[in-house]
Amino acid sequence: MGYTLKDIASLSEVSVATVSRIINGQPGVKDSTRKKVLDITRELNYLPNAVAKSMKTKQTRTIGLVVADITNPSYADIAKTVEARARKNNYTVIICNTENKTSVQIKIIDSLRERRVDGFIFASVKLRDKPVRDLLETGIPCVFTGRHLEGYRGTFMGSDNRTGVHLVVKHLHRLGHRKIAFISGPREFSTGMERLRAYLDIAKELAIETPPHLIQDGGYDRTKTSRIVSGFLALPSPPTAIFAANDMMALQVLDSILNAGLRVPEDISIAGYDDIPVAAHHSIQLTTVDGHFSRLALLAIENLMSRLQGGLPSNKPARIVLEPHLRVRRTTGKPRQTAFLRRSEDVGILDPN
Amino acid sequence: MGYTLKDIASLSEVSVATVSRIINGQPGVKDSTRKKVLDITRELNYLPNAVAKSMKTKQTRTIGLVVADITNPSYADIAKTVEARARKNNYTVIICNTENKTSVQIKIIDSLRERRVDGFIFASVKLRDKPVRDLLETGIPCVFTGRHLEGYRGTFMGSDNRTGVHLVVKHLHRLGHRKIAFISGPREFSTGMERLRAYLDIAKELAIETPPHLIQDGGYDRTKTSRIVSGFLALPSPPTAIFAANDMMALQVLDSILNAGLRVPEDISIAGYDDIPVAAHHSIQLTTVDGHFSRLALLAIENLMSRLQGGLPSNKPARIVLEPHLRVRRTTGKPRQTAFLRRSEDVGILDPN
DNA sequence: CTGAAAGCGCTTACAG
DNA sequence: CTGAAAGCGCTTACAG
Repeated sequence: MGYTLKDIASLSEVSVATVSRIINGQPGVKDSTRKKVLDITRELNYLPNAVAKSMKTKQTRTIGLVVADITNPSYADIAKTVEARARKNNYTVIICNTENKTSVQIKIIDSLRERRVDGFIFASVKLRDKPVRDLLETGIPCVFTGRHLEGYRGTFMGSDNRTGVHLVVKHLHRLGHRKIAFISGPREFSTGMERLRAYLDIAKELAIETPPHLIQDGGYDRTKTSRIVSGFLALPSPPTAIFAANDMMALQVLDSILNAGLRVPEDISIAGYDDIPVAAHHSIQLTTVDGHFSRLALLAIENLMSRLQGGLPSNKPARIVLEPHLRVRRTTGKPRQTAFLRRSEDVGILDPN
Repeated sequence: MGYTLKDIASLSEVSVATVSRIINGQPGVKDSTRKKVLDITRELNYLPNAVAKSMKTKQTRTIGLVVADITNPSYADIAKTVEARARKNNYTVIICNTENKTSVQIKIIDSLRERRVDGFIFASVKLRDKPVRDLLETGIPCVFTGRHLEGYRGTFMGSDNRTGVHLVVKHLHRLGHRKIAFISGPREFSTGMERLRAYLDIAKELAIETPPHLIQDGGYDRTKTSRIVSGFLALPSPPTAIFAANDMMALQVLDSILNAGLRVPEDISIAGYDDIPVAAHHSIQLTTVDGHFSRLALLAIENLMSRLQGGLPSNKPARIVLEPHLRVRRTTGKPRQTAFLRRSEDVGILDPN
């Protein structure tokens, strides 16, 4: 099934070398020959075999995009941006989900290297990621977006987590909150680590107390987050605001709070981080920080493309850090003055009364 | 960069043929030879060149997954399921977004065929999809999930749109609604077509009027949907319920209705179709129909895997249609008895008062 | 149990 | 302007 250069060559009565040149649009071929060959190519609906081509040229025009979980809207955004931009240069992208597990990440990297992808984009490295560091050593072009390796090794496109967290906490502080719980991400991720540190620093600066029981690791995980929220609510003196280190957790916080029969933001304020699309939905209106995922993804793929096309030297790593923006919406407000009552009845968010 | 079989062979002092057998775990090799070669393989951290292997074996262990838009949660779910299942058999998946444009779909198919993918899963074919029909002709294994080709050509895994729509309309009818607007998907998709037809049929059966101005094509598009909703609200006698043919549109309907200062479901009931994850969120609680995306995706990839592994004959097309389930949540309720007033002030959803 | 050799479908110096 | 030939890194009959 499928014709080969050889078929085209014999039908056109020229050599495969000539056909190859014509297919690849190289100059230095007589017009009449070109036309004849092209006609036959079209007639046969010839599709070159990219596998054979890769064999010779040592490039597959394929890149690997490694994310934690494509069903997370942030990663879906990245995937879309990367794929669209790559296609422009006739590159194809293989998307793999690590589920944040090193064991599956190792398999993914091996599988992608066996397939000889031309480069990698990692959206979910851990700070100390041995497999990835080893990969970097091999010299194959890699770009990290969102999260970086320890010591910012390699090329990185991210946003300033420190500033982002400060914006949120200052916003809550300005509203009057003094008891702000923080649900952090895993410390093994640069985002988790940096956002936690930034929280502790700004809290200190603003003289906000940070007792250990108000700072919990939600692991970017929804069920874990849900348990943490229950813990907060069971406290003799619960927080007046909860800041979750990403929007997926913040949405879970919102859900849990509402399910507990409390009002947002009247009883508790909630803030997230990332600004995933659904955060802006009228029924959600989550206060959060724009992490510029799509823009970063575009920068990442642009960088990779230039390196692969030889426009950029691959050896000196680039680094771009974007300024985050605070998106104040409706889940944050003034803190309640008195203790709230747990209600049995569900009460909706955004009730203005 | 990277070792080849030849390197391993000369270091182990055996032939490349023997090394190849060992790498591929074939029997009939002396244990001592096997051990020697395996040791060297590991020491060198040898990774076989899948491109060269594909060249010989005529399979790339790669499949193409064609969706309209990976940022749509339904497709992200599908992508995750397919990728995870494929990896089990050491297959890799290339995900491509068509944005429902035939022109980009053509490019995608060509690019994937050039790369010699072993099979395709299409999650977003149009009823008359010439490029896809042509592809089917070539005999390359294809599976369609969610949407099918005219005449159900090829192997299809879907859900029963007719039943799903009937469930929703009967639910609304039972609540007392007699003026139910319908925002359909594009008729060029089987889902769009079938859901529209089902709506018209069940409306007739229940003696619900279906004036043309209450039936609009939202094109599975959010801005279009938003305009349609404005149109509905401007009507002298607006509908008491709006049924959108998918959840993405339903979310937009919800957003628009709330932005207009109306309450859901007190002023207007809203229903969707698909049951995307966010539909169950406490702040959303969208009444919808479970289209079983993940289950269908799993069936699709299982089917493809068996065909590629030779377990299933590829020539006789399979067809599986799942029963949908109604998910009654909080966006549907009894119709209002009197005309509503347009309010300037936003009022939240789920306000129990 | 092992090896020599052909061949998968291309590209690319090299020669003419 | 065109062609013969080598070679990319594997697998797989075939022979021994």
